[in-house]
Amino acid sequence: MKVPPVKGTRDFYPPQMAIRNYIVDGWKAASLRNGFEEYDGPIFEYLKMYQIKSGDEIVEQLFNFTDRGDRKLAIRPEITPTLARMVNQQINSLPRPIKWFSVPRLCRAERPQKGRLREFFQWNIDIIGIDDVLADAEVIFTAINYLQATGLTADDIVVKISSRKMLAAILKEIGIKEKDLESIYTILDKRAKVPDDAFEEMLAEKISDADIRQKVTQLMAAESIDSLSDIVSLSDKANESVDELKKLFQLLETMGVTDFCKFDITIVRGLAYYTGIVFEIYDKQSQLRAIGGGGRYDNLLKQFGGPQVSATGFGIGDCVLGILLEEKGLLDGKENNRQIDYFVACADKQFAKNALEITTKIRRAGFSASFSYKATGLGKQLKQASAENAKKAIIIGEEFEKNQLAVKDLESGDQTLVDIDKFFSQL
RNA sequence: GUGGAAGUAGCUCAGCUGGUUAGAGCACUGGAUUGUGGAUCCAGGGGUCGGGGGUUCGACUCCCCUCUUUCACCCCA
Repeated sequence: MKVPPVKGTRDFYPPQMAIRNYIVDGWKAASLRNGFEEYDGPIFEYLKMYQIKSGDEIVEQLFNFTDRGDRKLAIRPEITPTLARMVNQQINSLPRPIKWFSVPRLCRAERPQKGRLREFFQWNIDIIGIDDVLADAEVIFTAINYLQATGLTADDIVVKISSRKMLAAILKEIGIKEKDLESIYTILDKRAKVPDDAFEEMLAEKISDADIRQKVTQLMAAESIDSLSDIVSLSDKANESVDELKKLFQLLETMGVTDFCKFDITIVRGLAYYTGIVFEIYDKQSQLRAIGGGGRYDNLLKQFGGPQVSATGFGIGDCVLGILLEEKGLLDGKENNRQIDYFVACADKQFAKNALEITTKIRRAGFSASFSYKATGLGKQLKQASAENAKKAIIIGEEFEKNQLAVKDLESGDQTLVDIDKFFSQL
């Protein structure tokens, strides 16, 4: 009986696994470089954990099941709730700032499409306990720091940045009521993704006052932070968050990454819980493809039963990123990272036992070594050595009688005779 | 969940308006090569043509259903 792979999943054969590792290792290295510590949680949690943040409609978008103890559980579709739970549990004993990262394997029961599968990996970094845009800047820097390490440049990607706090203050200034903010955000989030008239239509459904609507449209067309005051007179509260955003850009300048960053008021993020700085990373070439995003969420820990603690973070999945890196040719050669130190070739069957002994000894000394299972000709064995990307081949044949090995450098082709004792003492 | 497109060897694909035993390149295995690799040449294995049903003397080809992939929506944590 042949069973197909499950819809929306991937099999990682060695070449794909090598690429996955390349990406994940890069994430981990960038995290550690920037002072983050790794954590992880279980791959399933109580279903209600995901309803706290996102409501009931989320249930059909995740894989859920009931265990034998009648517990309603779900495979994690994100790790932020787990992070909130873990941090809350030890909030009083964790040294601040809490700078943690994770590379969870996540599942979502969505319909698969390009850059979006039902099982994927996501890099998350979070800074908890620092109520300062410096933390937001550091998160953004860390993301860019990784992306640069892959070879991506400011010509390839852009980090679009805005502030929910600022947007809320200005919208209120314009005349939007506090209770309507949430639903307006959802519409504004689509500003760059839908045509002008469709946007106007959506807006009209929510805002009946034409003057207010016009102000909102003007606001969403603002090109720079400074031009905001031309559209509306800013309240003290709005000015405060404008200054905060400006400070963020100054910090990013000090960090040397302003080439990658751009103010973009249309960045709102669909998620309800963002409270301050928000940002999304886009591929410049293929217009408007978000490859990752994040922002400040100062109320989340409280929502999960903890104290009010400020937090800011960022997440990026492996699917879209992988496609982007592939398109840019930045994964070339990454699919084969196999490499062994020595390939032990046996030139004559009578030395088979000795060859196995030598192989074992090399392995015991901490080096990787391989050999052929079949007693084929030396040519075949060297061919195998090349195929396995061995650095050197050890040839065991008649010279073995004189306690010598032929050591061949497979890159240069140089070959030397070495005494066995000397070979091992120089390993 | 809604709509469009596609599915032939491990991969990329060819296969005429329905007609005999479904092909190529790459990959894989073996040989040329019993002490010297990456190249070259030769040979070989590998397909219920995604699956099921229907039309037909006859289906890879036409029709229906289904699965999977993919694109656009919904959603995006």
